Amino acid sequence: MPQQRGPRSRLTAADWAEAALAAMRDGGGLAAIAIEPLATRLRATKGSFYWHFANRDALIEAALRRWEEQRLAEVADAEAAGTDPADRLRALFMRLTGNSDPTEPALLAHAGHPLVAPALRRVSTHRLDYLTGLFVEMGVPGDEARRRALRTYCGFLGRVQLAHAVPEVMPRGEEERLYLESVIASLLPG
Amino acid sequence: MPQQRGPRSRLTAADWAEAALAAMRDGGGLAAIAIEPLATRLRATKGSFYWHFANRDALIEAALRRWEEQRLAEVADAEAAGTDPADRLRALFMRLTGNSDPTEPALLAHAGHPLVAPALRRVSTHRLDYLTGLFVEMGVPGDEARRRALRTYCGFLGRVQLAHAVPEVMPRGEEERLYLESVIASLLPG
DNA sequence: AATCACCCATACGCTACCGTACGGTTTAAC
DNA sequence: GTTAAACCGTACGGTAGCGTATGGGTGATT
Repeated sequence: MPQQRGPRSRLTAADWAEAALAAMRDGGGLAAIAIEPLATRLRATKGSFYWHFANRDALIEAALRRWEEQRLAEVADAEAAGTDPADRLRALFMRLTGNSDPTEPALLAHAGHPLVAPALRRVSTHRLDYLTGLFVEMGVPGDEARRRALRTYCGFLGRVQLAHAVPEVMPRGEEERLYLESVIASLLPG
Repeated sequence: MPQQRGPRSRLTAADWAEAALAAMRDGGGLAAIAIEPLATRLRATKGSFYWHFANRDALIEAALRRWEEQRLAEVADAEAAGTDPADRLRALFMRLTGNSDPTEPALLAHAGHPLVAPALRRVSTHRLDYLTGLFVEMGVPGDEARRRALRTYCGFLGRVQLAHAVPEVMPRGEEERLYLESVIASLLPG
């Protein structure tokens, strides 16, 4: 039977990891990382998978590593959005709450999972540290900066969750702009 | 074979629904609502379950109804915590963020589920409406009260998520008190 | 004490998925 | 062209859970 696949007829481990991440984005959370459905999606079979990975956990690990790198890059991206700390705060706010990717809510629900927990911890602390630094740059003293970073990050997380769970209560259009301004204003010093 | 069960030797639909909720609390999310494991836990068999329920979805529905009622009662409970709106705000804050029940994060991760979505929507809007009313009581005008309620509730949700995912970053002891005060202060008018 | 509705256990088939065994095919190197 | 490694397909066994069929037990009612 001839190969009937895309440009590259052979798959790499990265292809599988990316497909696993895509499956999580399409819903179902960790349970969406299932080898046989993924194989179908990739027009391949388990024979391919078990060549590149030892088992399902190894795939989850690879997908989470990929996810973590993307989240760290997201922060670095927001960092390059300007010199004014307030601008960079807005930029990070938009990056984190602007998408409707259900992956992060799904991972948060599996915070107890031995493979998920470390990834979640590293991403969260990285964001918190960056936010803390932002407030320090604004002249806020260290302890208060940390508190403010926590408040900010909880606001981010909650916004993502609420937009994901009950999108119809989120403000739209002009009201959304007003709301965002009130959020930012409640965080900035002064 | 003689019956070897607790005080009541027969189970009710409510027993199954409660066991389903307990299973979610113990982790695993919706997937933890599985008939055969629950039957083992209840020292019964599927024969009992399929007498009381048509199928697994019916059990999920019953468990979610139960969960929803508990969450509404939670708000009513906080409402009775005092006459000062600020006190009631603190009370609700404590009720919602003080427990470490992973059920709500788990449900948020399944916001797309046809049975979960309506329950989540009703609970969220109920809390938001109550918060809005609190701020109105404090003298905040309607539009601003709604914005403030959204900010407040996102803060609640985010705090629950963060405490669940990376508990070690949450402040403890005296620092926790300082943090909570700064949160409340950022929400109250004036 | 007989009846009947209620409640439950046992046994079965079915589906989805994990992991393994093994043979076949493709690719690059020589 | 031959060879070896890389890669993949097919077939299989195993497990977990859903749902059904069916018979048996139990308790209230008469």
